[in-house]
Amino acid sequence: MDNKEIYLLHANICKALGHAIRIEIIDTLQNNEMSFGEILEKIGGPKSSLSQHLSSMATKGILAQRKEGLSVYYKLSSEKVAIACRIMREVLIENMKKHQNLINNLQNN
Amino acid sequence: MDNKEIYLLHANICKALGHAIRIEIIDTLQNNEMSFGEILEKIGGPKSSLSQHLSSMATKGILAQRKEGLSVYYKLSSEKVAIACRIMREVLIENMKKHQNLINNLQNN
DNA sequence: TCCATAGTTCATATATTTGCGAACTAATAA
DNA sequence: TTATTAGTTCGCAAATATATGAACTATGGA
Repeated sequence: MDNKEIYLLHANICKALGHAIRIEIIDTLQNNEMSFGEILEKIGGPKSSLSQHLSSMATKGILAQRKEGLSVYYKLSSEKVAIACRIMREVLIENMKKHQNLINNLQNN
Repeated sequence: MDNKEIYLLHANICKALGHAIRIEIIDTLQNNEMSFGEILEKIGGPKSSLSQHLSSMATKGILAQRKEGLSVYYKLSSEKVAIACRIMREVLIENMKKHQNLINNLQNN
């Protein structure tokens, strides 16, 4: 397998983190398995949109899907995704703090 | 700050990981500061494309940029991005292994 | 069987991202 | 000054991704 091809696959799985709804899904499923309906109730928005995000994440192997009666239950298939997600949030927070410091310095000088 | 707004910002910074070239940039800068030209030599492709990826990452606060003479040097502004990136690669590898196992099982039955 | 509920898929309009050559800018050298 | 080198920005076409209502499917009652 070519180097470039690995980068493509790697980027492709990382794209799962690149949308607010999908981040919220990861957050929501952090320690729970939840049905589609429960997730929808928590996150809101049109159901078709949520369904598509969930299924794209399942296709990438990030979520596991299980059907029981009328409900479909989703959970994270690995804790690692939630960890990576949390680390990126820390990066965000750090950057926001740096930004805030800049503003403070401007105001005090 | 609204919840939804945080998810938007969070997703936005995660988008930095969502492209093969940007993943390769993170990989390349893992332990080095490098000039634009050096990065270009390693990664290849048109320079305008590389420049745009680098600058979008710098704008998001993921890369730090420093100009010296004619050259512009880039480095990761936090080790955390490389860590998150590595964790996502592990998720990819694990998924590929599961997939491979499925294929093996099909062949042996 | 017929209906209701829970989700998925489809169709398609809109928005965002990417790709890349050409033009441009900044810094140094001749 | 003029030329050269190193990068950035612009312009715009092509490719991807997102949004969302309507139609559809599957399951479990009545």
